[in-house]
Amino acid sequence: MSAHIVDLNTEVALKSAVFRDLPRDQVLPLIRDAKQREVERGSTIFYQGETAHSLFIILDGWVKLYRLSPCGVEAVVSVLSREDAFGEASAMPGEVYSTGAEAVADSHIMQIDAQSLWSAIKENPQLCHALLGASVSRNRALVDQLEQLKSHTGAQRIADFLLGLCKTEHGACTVVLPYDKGLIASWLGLKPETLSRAFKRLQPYGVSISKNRATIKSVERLIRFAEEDPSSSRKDAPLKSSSFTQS
Amino acid sequence: MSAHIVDLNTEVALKSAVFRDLPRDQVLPLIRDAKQREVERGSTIFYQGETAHSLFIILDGWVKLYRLSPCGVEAVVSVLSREDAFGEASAMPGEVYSTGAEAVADSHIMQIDAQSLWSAIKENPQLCHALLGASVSRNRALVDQLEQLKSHTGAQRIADFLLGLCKTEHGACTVVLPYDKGLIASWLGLKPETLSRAFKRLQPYGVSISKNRATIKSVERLIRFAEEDPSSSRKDAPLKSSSFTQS
DNA sequence: CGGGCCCTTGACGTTAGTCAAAGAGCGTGG
DNA sequence: CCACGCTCTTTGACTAACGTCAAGGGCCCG
Repeated sequence: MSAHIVDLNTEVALKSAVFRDLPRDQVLPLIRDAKQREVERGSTIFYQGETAHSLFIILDGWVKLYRLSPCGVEAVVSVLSREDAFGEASAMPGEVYSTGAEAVADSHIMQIDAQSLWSAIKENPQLCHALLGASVSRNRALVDQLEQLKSHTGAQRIADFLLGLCKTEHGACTVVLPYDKGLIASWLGLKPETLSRAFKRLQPYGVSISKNRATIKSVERLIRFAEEDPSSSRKDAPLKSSSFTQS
Repeated sequence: MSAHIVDLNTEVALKSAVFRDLPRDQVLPLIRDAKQREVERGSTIFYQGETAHSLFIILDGWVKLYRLSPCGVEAVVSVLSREDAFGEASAMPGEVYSTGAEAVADSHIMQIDAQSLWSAIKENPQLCHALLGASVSRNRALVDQLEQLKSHTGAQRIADFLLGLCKTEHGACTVVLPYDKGLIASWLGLKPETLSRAFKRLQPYGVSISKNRATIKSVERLIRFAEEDPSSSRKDAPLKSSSFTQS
């Protein structure tokens, strides 16, 4: 009961997916040893292919994980924020990072040294189980993304993205785009131009964008669109010049 | 030294990514308790969304992991064979399978009950670490696939697929397609018709297909094509009638 | 006011999907 | 042995989706 007063950053780290199911007193020593870093927008946290030296937890800000293809094209694999962990590969000695990591906003991150992590794992098997859980759930996220890419159109992926930002499950909703459109495009596997046009295609379904704010007239309708079979794009739905509050 | 004579199936299981780094005597009891099942082509091993009740290891045959979108479209996420493990989610109590699993050829699989797995993990933390390793490497495979989908054309993905089947890294090579083209198409995120046409586009790069056999004239040339920036599809590359051992 | 930067628009080309039909292999039964 | 139906694969013609290139518009900041 002595050191139950911990700073706010530690509090955030304790809530991360990796640590939240573990008893506090097992995690605290690990966190105390960890470095806390301020990284500014645009700076690289690690490179793809580098030996995995640390596990990271985001205390505040935004970080993208991306992949560079041999010809230099970038594909964003994840966009993470507060309480998310990344660099789980560091739990396996000798492993390398399969993606690069870069701050896309000024961020505050916690960096846990791989050696400390390994010794903590050795003393405390539950930690390994927690990491496994984190890895399994990242897995699911990747599979979700694969499904999106393989079976949905760009416009549907945007719809899904907006719905993910939405708190309610019915009625109307206004959401703020959490980062710039270029990054959203890359995350959804589109070019900025295509994203821009795809946003327009959502208008007939009651979505309008202005600046970084999206207004959804009916969440149900958008869900219906997002889940629709792309091949059933017969002209029934779009209804072009009609009925809508166009300016 | 008593029971070092184990049957061939056990031998295969011991070589799987999950178990190969563990001491034999820690794994053997787990394997002995496991069920061995014959599953025939087309039969479902588990459904997406089902509670994860077992870990599986393929002793022989082929299994696909796939995802069904709400509208019923199937997206193949992995195609696995001998020595591959799947259903790692079963290591986490309460977790559900994020994909379905179906045998795509008559197969022989080992099924390890989740409860046995958990108690084995409890007694032997190294096992948990091994599972984490398996999960991290599946992760990498998923990220690879995402990169392929986001930054390469269909023809390039096929090239990459063929190169993965190729043993040599230079010169000529003939490979046998391991399963039918419909499945290859789905795995690469293409329709069968598109796959068929995309194969043709590889002809100028020295690839020809007949039946289920692909002949690659020059692995280097194919690698160059697979890594090329899709946007540089100006007609410079094809270099039609020149310098190369064209028949 | 001017120069970046991000985002949007337009015109156009490429890539992949759709629908429909025809060919190729294969087992069955006559 | 051959016709038959079955499934897998290929083709063709057309459409939709997405990318590319180039030009403009809004916005922030010096």
